[in-house]
Amino acid sequence: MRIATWNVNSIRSRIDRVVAWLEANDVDVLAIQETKCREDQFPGLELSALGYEYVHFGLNQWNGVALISRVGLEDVAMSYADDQPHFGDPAHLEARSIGATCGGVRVWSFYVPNGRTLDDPHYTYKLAWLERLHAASSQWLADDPQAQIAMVGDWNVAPTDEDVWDMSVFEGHTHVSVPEREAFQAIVDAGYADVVRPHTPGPGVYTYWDYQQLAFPKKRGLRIDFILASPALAARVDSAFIDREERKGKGPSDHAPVVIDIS
DNA sequence: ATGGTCGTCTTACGA
Repeated sequence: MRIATWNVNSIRSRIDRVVAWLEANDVDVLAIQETKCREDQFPGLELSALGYEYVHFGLNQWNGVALISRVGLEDVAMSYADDQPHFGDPAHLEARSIGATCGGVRVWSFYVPNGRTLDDPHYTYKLAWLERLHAASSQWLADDPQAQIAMVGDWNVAPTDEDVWDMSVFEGHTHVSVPEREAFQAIVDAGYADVVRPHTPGPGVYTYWDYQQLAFPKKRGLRIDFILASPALAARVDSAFIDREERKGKGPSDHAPVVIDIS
């Protein structure tokens, strides 16, 4: 079974690419982030025509997450916990999590808050969001140590210096701060392994390149999109890759798809 | 060719 994650940066502007990529890559489950649309705007017909089911959580032009599956889509949840942190004025549950059971695997599509700057309320929100996810996902494994769980998406954290094209440029910025890295590592330490990195060793291996300043051809990227797997699922991972070819051509997302194959 | 931001509720803001 093949599971993938991809921040598409607007599903409406990227639907032709998504359809072509699904067809070309024999994908069973695709987790999407940044759909940037409401339910009624989601281009579901194109996906149904390919034989996929889908679930989407989108409130407006911001955020938005979806799961697309051809191996079933059951027990859908729009938040990872009842107390997933809220944000905004008035504070509300943002469209940043969607989970479903697909082919026996509990798959979560996450769009972790960006943080913006280290002194922004959005940064505090980001840390709380990750800390609460750590608590919730730890409990899932406590409840069932054999659980098949994939937590995938845009984590907006570069866990190691190798995941950043030039650390000096990111001094004092989000994505690389110690609290963010500790929050990410806590989830790994709880038992959720990065199952892509062993198959795609760095340095210079990224999943995101800014649209500006020719970042992609200059190889100035970040590794911030991850597939974290519970122990029982991690044991089934045969291979993985980052499809950086998808960052090329006319009208790409600024993120590349990340893919695993499990037995 | 991969080539000097992009996407949205677009002249402002988030990423």
